[in-house]
Amino acid sequence: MHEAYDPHSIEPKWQKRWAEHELFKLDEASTRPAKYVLEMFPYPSGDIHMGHVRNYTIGDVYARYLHMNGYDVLHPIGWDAFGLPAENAAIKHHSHPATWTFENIETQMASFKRMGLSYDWDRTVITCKEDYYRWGQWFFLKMYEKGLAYRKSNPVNWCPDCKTVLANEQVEQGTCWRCHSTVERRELDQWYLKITDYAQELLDDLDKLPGWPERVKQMQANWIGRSEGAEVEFTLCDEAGEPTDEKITVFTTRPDTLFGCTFFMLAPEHKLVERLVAGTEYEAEVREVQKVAAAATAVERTMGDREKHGAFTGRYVINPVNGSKVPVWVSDYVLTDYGTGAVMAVPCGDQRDFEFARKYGLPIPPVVVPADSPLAAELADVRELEVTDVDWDEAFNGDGIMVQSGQFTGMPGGHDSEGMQAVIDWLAERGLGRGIVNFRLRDWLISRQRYWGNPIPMIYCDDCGLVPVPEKDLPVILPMDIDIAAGQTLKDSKEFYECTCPVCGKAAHRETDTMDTFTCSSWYYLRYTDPHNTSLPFAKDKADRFMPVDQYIGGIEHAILHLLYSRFWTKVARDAGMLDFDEPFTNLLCQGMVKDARGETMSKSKGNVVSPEAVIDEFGVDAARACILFMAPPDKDLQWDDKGCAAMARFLKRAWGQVWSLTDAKGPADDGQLAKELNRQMHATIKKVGADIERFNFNTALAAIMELVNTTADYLNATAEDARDEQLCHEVATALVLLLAPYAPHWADELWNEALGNEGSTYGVAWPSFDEEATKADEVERAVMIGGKVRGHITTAADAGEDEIVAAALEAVADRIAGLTVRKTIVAPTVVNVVAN
RNA sequence: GCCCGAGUGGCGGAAUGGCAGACGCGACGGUCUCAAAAACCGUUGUCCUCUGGGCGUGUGGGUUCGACUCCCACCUCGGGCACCA
Repeated sequence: MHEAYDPHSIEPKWQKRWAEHELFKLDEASTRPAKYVLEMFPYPSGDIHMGHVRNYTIGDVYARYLHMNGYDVLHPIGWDAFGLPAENAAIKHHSHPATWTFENIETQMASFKRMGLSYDWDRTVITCKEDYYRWGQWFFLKMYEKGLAYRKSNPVNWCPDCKTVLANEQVEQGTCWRCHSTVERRELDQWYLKITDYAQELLDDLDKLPGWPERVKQMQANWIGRSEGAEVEFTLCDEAGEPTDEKITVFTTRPDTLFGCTFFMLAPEHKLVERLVAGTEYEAEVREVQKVAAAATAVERTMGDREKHGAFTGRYVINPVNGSKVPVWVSDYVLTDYGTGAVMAVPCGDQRDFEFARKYGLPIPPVVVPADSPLAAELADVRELEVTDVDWDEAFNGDGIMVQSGQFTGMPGGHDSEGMQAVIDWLAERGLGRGIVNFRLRDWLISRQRYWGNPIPMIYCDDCGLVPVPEKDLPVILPMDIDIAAGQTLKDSKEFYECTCPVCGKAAHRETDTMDTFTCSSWYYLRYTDPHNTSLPFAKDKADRFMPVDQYIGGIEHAILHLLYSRFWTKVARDAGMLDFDEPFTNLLCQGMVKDARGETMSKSKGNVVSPEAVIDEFGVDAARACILFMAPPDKDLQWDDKGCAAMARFLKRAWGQVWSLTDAKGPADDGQLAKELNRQMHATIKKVGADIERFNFNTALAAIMELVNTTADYLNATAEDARDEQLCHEVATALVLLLAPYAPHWADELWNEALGNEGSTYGVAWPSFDEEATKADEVERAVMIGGKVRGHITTAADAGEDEIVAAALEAVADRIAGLTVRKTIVAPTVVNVVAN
């Protein structure tokens, strides 16, 4: 009699043994082929939740599978440990952010160990530790040297609650990504990384990532927001309406509509506005528009159907294509930080301009019209502006024919049209404009007015100005003697703040802004390849052995932020000669969310959060791991239900008993039908489980194992104990244990040792192999269809010829086709279709 | 508005263009038991005139010997972007 399955005794036992043997420690001397499996590292925000269980189980099953298949698998974990929540907790509990952070790391680490995850704990990276963040500073200095890190004054997003600026990527619908306070605009001097230098490559290289989900690539492409068009220079007129030497540049994607430009727009924040209207009769109205724009929250301003407000500045500009003088207006629908903050308004071709023109009674001359419209015919040869208004309900922005457009009249107009190119060429020849590409992507604002982050290694000297900290003086250590609960900042640490200028030696002070935590997470995956290096962030040969990451796994919420920044960082490192590849993550899996049984997101406020610890307490971690993978494919949202976990625990218990029964078999070779089928299914299951895991179909792999268990039960039920084929039973038991090992490693290791009489962990055992021939049955059943409807079944030998199969099929449905003419028979692997009439 | 996904039993979900509903949950019936639980064995899309047959994968068309799967149009839900010139 064998022991009953008791997860609560075997799980801690095996975890202890794995730790003692450093089972998951990567052997640096090994020369097996390398794989890098990485899950997005956690933020130490407290206890782990079901989303973590799902994320880390997916990675763990895959990593264990690869290891059993003969790879050296780099499978590390760490913590993204700087950030604002630690400061908030410190203020609340009147402690230090480090205390809260390290306590949470301890808690999460214990949970991860309890989950049986196969991490190389020797490689743990914690970003708030000096031995890691010093290299973040090192990267910053390299970028500063190359002009990729710079400081400038600009309108920025300011979160009043977090009391810091935010990157564009961290503003969601006008609110802070962390606290969802409404973001304000402020003009501030800040540090930026020049991600825009890589805009085109970041876009182009998405094509090098066939292993990424399409939607993630789409989101990044949208965010980068490439558009082709032209810069066009308009000449500013003075108060009297006479041309000056001054030009104002606009960006347009439709230079072919230039002839329809009847007014000119400036963003309310545009620097020129002040000069144009100060002291004029138009000032009051313009100020009113600026006030309305400033008062509107970022949320309101991004509403597409928002009422547009505008005011005339009293000034004019000259349209370079036809010399016409058009009025300059200010309106809140023009964005200050896209293009040049100035827009040529073409009301016939742009819906916003159209609405504005209607509201303020401005003319709407048609210049690009549908080719088959009456207007196209009427204006076919009209080169000057004759028709100055249309009876349309909305602007026409499609492809059409150019009219009233000087020498371009009659040419095709529209996006990428011949007319568009002709206008660009014309402008370029005269120095009035040029074709350009514009991106929506802005430079990455990385400075944060917060304490708990990586200090920016810069010094301000009254004489020498901005001076970088010399590399030999790194790291700039984040001081611990800051009482943020009492309102202290880095300025309050004299030891930190006051320093001497590395150039002239005079008294100077340090930069007190810290870096966005996303800088820390932009390269941690490189550090894992060489985590203890004290002279470089990582050695190239070590990175080369494992990078790029073969499989990256994490939440879709990082589709833009973290993944875009990491791609950028990798390209910078590549251009610095540190790496030889272009993209950090070859394959990406974005797991779905874990929701409650009713399909609602889990949240503390709803009180529907399921605690992983409680689930493990009840069912054991092997059941929890297998269950969360069985419930849905990994990229889909999943509805958690304890019942599923209970079912999985029941299955493990059943399979446990079965493995013991199989190892008790003492009978001779059995060539009965059930034994043959069991053997066949064992081979077929080994084949399917491997193929499924490689495609991340963890759920169907488990289903296949369950089917094998069901068939095994049939065999065991039908045979007397002393008549069970010993050889076959042993093979099936071995297959079951090894196939389930990635999912239920404690369960598997216990059986591997106790029932199967081996020693050590299944982790080091080779994945079972299968015999292709043995996966095939001797006989094949086929449905016989008449015109696509099932009307009978036949069974033929697996090697039966087509004639034999057709004959059997026709005989099976002889009654039904009597009197009909068989026109055609199609034999497919599982059906025969008879076409008769 | 634009761009992605997804719509299959009571539920979670399976199906390289080839017998729709694998596997699991739930439900129902049975064995064991004084009884219950556990365990094990069955049944379980739906309707009908039930040894058989009709209808069934959001809706309507199409391609095909054959469509959940491919094509066209539409509906619903989820997600992302959005006054980006």
